[in-house]
Amino acid sequence: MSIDPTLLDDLEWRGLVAHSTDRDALRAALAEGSVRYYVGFDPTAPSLHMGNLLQIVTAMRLQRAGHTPFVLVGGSTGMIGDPRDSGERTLNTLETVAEWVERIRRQVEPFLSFEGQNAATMVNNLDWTAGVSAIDFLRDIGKHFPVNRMLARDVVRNRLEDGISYTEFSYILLQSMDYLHLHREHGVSLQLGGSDQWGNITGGVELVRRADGERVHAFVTPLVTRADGTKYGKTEGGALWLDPEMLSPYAFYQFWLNVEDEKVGELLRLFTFLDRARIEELEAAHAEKPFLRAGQKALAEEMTTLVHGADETARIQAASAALFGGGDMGELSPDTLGAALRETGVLRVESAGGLPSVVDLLVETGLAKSRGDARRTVGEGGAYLNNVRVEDPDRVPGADDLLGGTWLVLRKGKKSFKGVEVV
RNA sequence: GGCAGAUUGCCCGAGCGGCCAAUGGGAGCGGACUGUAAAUCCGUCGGCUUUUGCCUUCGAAGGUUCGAAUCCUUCAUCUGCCA
Repeated sequence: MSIDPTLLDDLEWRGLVAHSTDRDALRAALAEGSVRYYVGFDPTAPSLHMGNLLQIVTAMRLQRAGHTPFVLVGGSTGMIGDPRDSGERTLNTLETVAEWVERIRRQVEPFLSFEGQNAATMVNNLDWTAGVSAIDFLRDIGKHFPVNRMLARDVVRNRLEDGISYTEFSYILLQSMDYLHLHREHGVSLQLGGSDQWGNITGGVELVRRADGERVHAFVTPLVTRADGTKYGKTEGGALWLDPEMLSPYAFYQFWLNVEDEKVGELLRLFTFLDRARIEELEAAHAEKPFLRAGQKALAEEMTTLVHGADETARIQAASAALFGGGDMGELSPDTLGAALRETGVLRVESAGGLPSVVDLLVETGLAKSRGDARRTVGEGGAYLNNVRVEDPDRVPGADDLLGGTWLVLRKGKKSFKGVEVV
């Protein structure tokens, strides 16, 4: 496989390199041949999310440019947990970690190629840490870590006031040991990650230098934030999960479609595989007619296709067009409507014995979290049945409300839809 | 081990015997304006009812009192100071 010499320029243009070890050295290494690189994911949840996705697409770019990926799933590091500002983590049980390791491994696999000259390799750091004795660990790894330097790290310093356990304090040693191991066993010489990992990653770079006298490379992608600087990736109730069980593909698509104008160009560059010309074209179109949201549409389509596939994306686009078309719901064919609603989630109710009231339906579909909340929503004018505002919370839909004889379209606010299928 | 202080709703933080479901800010939710954007403004923001009603909440368990988030006891956790 030939090496793409423009890789680093492209990464930098996209804004994917927030920090790196010596750029000239990195550039030289990437030009020389297929670099073996690694990116790690800790099983801190049953699914990866938007932040991890940035590492995934970056890893994909490197592989497409001819370099050789090693994907590390943190079977051991996930048992420890890296320190974060919000405070000490609660340790997950070993069974939980093991299960999440497996789920994440399966989740990452489709994004990389495991065939060809630069085939990807999946590794689990539990394989080389489980058997290390405490004495060996302290002598071989710990000796290379000056505590004064460890204390100076931002995460640690921020935690000194509130307290940090020795467990989390030691996390950097484990992750650094991974780099050393992969370097020794597989010739890995580049690590990438998120910018919050920079400290842990440089720890590994230094360990390789101190232990083996070898120079290895690293770079990290930026932290993606909203236009106002706050954390991204939060949708209703949770993170932007990649697992369709945890976040429906429809909601995933809607997230990207609703990205702020100011962030569209940045996100297109960071996350999509669209080329520079195409992205600049979209940015120009967006600048001229922002209300058409050409950038958001492209972004949502690219990301949803990447994560959930082209077929699912097409269905979601059709559903979005139907639901947000603003027209009379009765104009839609029952098939189209049913297909659209199935993307948003459907509640099936029996018609025998009469239908539930609008308040009950709001609760049962999950649009409202309690009956009080549902009543409040109706009172605030935020409840709609078949795109018509509902005034009376106790209103009970009748037979003539059923679209195509079976469907009710329940909406809360501007963009939360649920279908009700009456059988 | 001793002394002192802390623990409040999703988060941060007031309250320090009744007027407390509990001030304020943030997040969330709804409305208006728009473009299924941002900003702004308004409303809302424990549960059940739908109302000048009831229930469950202020680290946990007991107690004092007509009445406690507010006082007392014990326990747990955290922080600081002294050993």
